[in-house]
Amino acid sequence: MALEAATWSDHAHVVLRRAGLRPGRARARIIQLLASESCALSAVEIEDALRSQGRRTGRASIYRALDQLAEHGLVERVAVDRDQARFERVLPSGEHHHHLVCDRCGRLVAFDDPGLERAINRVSRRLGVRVDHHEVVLRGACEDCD
Amino acid sequence: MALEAATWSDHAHVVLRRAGLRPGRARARIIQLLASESCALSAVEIEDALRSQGRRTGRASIYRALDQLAEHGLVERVAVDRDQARFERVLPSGEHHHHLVCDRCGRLVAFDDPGLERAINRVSRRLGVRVDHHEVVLRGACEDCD
DNA sequence: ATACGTGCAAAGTATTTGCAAACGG
DNA sequence: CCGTTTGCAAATACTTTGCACGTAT
Repeated sequence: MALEAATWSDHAHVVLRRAGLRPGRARARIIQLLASESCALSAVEIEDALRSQGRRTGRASIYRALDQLAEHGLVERVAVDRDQARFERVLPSGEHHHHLVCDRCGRLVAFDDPGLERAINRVSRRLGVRVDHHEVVLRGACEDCD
Repeated sequence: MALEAATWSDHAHVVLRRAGLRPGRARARIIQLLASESCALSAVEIEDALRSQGRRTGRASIYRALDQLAEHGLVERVAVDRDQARFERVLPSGEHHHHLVCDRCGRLVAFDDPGLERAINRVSRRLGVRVDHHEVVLRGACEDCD
């Protein structure tokens, strides 16, 4: 229990430290920001959010940190936008959600569904492949726009 | 039956014509190519494939044609690559597949699964949203690499 | 004849890379 | 101290746009 109570940010710092990566200003800020945000942010949104906190941070450092986090399974790269990547934290508990993108207003709606997860597990077993990660994107009209 | 026997390319030409778009060289070549390819191609792969047939075609025209096809539901834009979009024909029958991307060799494996489709239908109903389109991407190791 | 499609080249945008300076162990 | 991270600027890669020309109706 004590271990599970660790926050995602602590977890992220520990994992990266163990991987031999050194802590730094930019990465710490990004981890802190992502920890507070449960849904997907783009690199530019992260840059803007940090700037509006008075913490100007190099774009390149943001991309580098996100790459490291993604490589270590700490953030998930979600492909909901056509032109840019979005990132969201991956909780150690394994719980996660998927996204509905509204074609009208562009809103991103998060949802989770155990039945969907089970269906995906069944598919991976049937295909006989090892699936490390999966992503489901629905496109349509959100409640407000329909 | 006679109607269903129409090929995807014929269908595509008809739909675009009805939308008031005029037929042209570039688009015809792209439709012909996509008709023969069942899995997702990138714009650059299309350009290269056409060039190797001796049919040099402007990159811009390729993107424009793909946009038109996508807008009319004739091709699907699949987001399996990090940096580029891929396109594949959408058969009038409505049957479609999803993709497994091998993280080792980069191979793209297509699969379909009725149980997964049912699970997605259930989710859309539960969420009370209209889902026009959905995409599932699995990432892991393909049979050869595992 | 006239408007739309095409192709080239230039512009635009997200992301990556090179390198000097700041920083952590 | 020494190697890593950072931040800026330049480079890259995919995609879009502007415009002159060809083509369908």
